[in-house]
Amino acid sequence: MTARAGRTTRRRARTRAELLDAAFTVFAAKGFGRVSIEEVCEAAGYSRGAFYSNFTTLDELFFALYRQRADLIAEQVTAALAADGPEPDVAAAVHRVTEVLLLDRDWLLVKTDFLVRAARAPELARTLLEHRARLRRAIAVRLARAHRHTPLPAVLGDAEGAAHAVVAAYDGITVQLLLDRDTERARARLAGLLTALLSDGGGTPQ
Amino acid sequence: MTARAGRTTRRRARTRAELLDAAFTVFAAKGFGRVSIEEVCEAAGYSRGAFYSNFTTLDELFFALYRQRADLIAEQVTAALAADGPEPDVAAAVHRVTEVLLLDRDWLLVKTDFLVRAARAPELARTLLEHRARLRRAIAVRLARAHRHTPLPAVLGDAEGAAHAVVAAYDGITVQLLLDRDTERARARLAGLLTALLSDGGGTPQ
DNA sequence: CGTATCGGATACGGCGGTGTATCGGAAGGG
DNA sequence: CCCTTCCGATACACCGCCGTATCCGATACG
Repeated sequence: MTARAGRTTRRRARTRAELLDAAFTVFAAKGFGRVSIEEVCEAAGYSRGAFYSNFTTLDELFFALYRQRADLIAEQVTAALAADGPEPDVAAAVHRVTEVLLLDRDWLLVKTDFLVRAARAPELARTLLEHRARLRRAIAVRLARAHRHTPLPAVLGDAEGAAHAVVAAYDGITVQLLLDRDTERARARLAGLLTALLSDGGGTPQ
Repeated sequence: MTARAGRTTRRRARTRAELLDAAFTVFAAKGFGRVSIEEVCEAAGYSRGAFYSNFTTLDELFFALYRQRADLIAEQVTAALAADGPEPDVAAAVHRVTEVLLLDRDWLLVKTDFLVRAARAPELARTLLEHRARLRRAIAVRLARAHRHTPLPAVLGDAEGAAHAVVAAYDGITVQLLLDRDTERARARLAGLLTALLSDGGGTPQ
């Protein structure tokens, strides 16, 4: 299965990557539920033999794809957060992060497909929940730092609770964005939501 | 197609309804993408002939199913909102509404499936957006009434904007709920979110 | 109560996708 | 430079499901 101890790696790794890339495109375009192994192979320019040599099932490929892209996004978010110094400009940080999180519609689509699958597969759900927990912790740390002296709204609980709220806001905004495809509005709404949530009332819009 | 002017209705209506009910169960259990026409028919206790006599495609059935259940839920929400008089107890209203909106996991699953499809089908997206707009307007009216004297946070804009925020909160909470299946937490978090959003922070603004 | 129409069951041909077994060419090691 | 190992292409058998055409029992209406 995954226990490959052989020696050749160059060619194999390449085709595997190309299969994953093609899968990303095809999945985003048609949705996981409507994609066949053949389609992925054709899009990648390989035959089904290549697929079965690298994966055992379409689910497995989908999972691998999700991990790959999720890690990629996580890196980009981290980078975006680290871009300004320890002195945090919240508005700017939100702007840069949404740049990563809301701009790639294809990723939103694939991510949602994955959510739908995970909602019915406890295995996947666990993995996804861990991913989300890690992300949430990062946000919580960040929040705690930014609000060291201006405390968060009490209703949200501690920093972890506030992070939960931030993630929920992001998820909620995503849903509307998937339907109306208006990225700019989504960003504005997300910014508004976060401000309303974290700045403890009215605060300062722009 | 839908232009049926014939005379017999009793039997037909019954089987149609049973097909829809069975479809709901099957879709919720396996996800739309993994369900065949045959499965639905088998679950309903009919043969494929019955299906093709009532629908032309699985998509059509899915759409009909969505409309049916969405309208049902809408009614229930309306009822829950109307349950208390014009003097609004917000907390109680939220409680009753979440009862309807968060407790039926099967419906959440089917709804999310529909979202995923709508995200790739502009036709469906339009319909779904209209549904959501109607819901939002109802919320906005309600919000305007409840906050006649204690204004909403300015960042959210007018009542319509605040309603957008409420829907986003609901959608966001739903995502987490789909994964961790913890309804009580979801309700608590939603309540917290809504309070944080609408009650204009713990303290008075400025 | 008869009868015309309707609705769902059954039967059939066909297609698309799956998974496997086999083969020939590529890639790395000695 | 050979040659062993590996990887992906090709060929094949198979199955599930689809959509249609046909038929018989049910149902409303006079």
